[in-house]
Amino acid sequence: MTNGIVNVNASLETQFASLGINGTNSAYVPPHLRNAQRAASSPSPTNGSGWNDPRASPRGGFEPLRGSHTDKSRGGAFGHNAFSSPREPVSTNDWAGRPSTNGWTPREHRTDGPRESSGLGAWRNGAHVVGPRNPRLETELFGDLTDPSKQHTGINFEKYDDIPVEATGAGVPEPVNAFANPPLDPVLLENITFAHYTTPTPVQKYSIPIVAANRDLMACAQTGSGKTGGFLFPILSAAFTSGPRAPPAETPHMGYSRPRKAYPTTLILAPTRELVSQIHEEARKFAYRSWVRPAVVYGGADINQQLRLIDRGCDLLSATPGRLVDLIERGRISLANIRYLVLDEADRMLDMGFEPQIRRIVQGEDMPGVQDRQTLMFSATFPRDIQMLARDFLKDYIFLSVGRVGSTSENITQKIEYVEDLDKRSVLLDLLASEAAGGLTLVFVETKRMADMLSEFLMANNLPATSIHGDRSQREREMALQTFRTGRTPILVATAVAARGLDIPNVTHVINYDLPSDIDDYVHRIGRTGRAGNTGVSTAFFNRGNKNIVRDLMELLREANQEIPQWLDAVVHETTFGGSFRGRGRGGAGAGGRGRGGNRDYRQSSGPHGGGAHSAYGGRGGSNYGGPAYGGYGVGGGGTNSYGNGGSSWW
DNA sequence: AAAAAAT
Repeated sequence: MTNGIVNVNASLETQFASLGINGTNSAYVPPHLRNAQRAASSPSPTNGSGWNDPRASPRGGFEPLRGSHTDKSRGGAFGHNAFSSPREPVSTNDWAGRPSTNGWTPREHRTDGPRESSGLGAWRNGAHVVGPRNPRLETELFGDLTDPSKQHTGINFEKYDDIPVEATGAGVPEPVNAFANPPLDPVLLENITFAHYTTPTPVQKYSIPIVAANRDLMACAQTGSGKTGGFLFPILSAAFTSGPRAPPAETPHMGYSRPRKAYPTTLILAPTRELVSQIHEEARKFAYRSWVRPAVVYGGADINQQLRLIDRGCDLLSATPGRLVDLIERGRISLANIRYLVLDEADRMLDMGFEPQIRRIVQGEDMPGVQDRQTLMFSATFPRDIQMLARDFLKDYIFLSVGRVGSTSENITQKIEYVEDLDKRSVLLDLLASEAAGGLTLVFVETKRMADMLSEFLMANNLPATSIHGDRSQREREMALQTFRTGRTPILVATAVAARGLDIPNVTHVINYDLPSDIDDYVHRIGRTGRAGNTGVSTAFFNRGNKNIVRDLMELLREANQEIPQWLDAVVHETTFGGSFRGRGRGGAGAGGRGRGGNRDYRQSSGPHGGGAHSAYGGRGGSNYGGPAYGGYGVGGGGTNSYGNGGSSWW
């Protein structure tokens, strides 16, 4: 047992605190505000008027920001913004005929404490006025080298050069090889430098010029490939350079009760609250000192607080679908001004039944049509339903296929242990006892119930554990994530909610206490470790209940040059020749099959769009990874040969 | 089969 007893106690306290047991409940603070509140007087970057109306700026809504001295001399952290300055009430109506904001002072503007630079930029007289630097905000956004929980994991760039990328479609632009101007805006480049990013990842090399060329994009890429930057960089860059777009004229409306409506120009949809929150944090980084105000909305958190933040600026909005629909219904958000639409983890969103809401948001509200916006879709896989979505949401898109990250990189050592269900607990205890101190261990289970039971079991055994799953309150979820990140509870028991997308530094061990039945889930889960060039270990408990994943798992282990236990070979053999043949329903995918629909540009085989394939990967042609051509996914849509249940098999 | 997500 290498974890000190002190640590254990601290974590138990935390655990109780998160359950509200010791009565120290404080007001709910959403994750994107925590740091801001901790640094009591540091203004949130979503402060400021942020309303992206160019008409407002020339009227004096913004003051130029040339440097911190200028800013300070203007009198206060928000002196640049006459709109919101308590000292300079403005009587003019702001845009869209809203009642004057005269006298209205947002709370944070009153409590700003010491005067310092806001870190907020503005758009004024057709030019981007870069905000002054704010050291405190910089530490918050870009990390403090002494605090590992705040450091961005960064990306293991060397490894990334090995990842094959293929871009297909008409007129694929040349990939870029560096963060440079052009095509990226200098302000963005500065933020990229602050974030210690040095080289674009393969996704970014392609997505940056593609988006800069105003093209739509369908990218098959998994989390960890740098795709968040892949869409944020080019979108923010274009925003910085071209400035805000005037929101559509609204019918003037008298009366004071009329709520403000936000007109974001970029909308990013993602499946889970934590993921949306994480994207927002990235957006805050890269929007630093610019005129762009990122905002975030998701369920489970106080809607009024989110509304207040939206009021202070909502140019780039990250959202989960449900809460967004809610806000649209309340008339607080309009999509009429959308220029960029991003669907992240699109396959996941469909899995989770979001399709009706997504279609409503994209097609049933006031969002500009497919020709009048730029749409980027990201998905780990490209099954039929995603192809349909792509067909409906994208125009003449470029298809980008990025190889697996988690599995192909060999910095994750994957172990498979044969453990019967009844033995799992004790094996887990042994495993945790032999854990090196300092690292974080993520334990995946299949059910919420199991997550609760297991974390309680671990705590009962004096292990600093907590859990995250969809039946816990949002507050508890965020608390769990926070105590995990900071190492106060270095063991996190999680359901699928944490499998994808979450970027948690210092996860040294991923344990698949229960194996998922889907190999892509497995890849995502183990991908929580071995990031940032660190090595990671993953251990999976396998028993006869996991036969459904065994073939794909074998294939994956081989692909990643991992040791394969002999007994596993035997299981594969048994399931292949012993039991009933498991039809794979994938058009005869052989070794090399990518499962789950693969990630090929299906248009190539039959569509009229075909264009030259572009491969970033010298040695290999396009066909070396990705699924085989799968017959059932034709463009015409006649075949119902979807993957998954072709074979009716449960052993 | 389970999980996730608006209240």
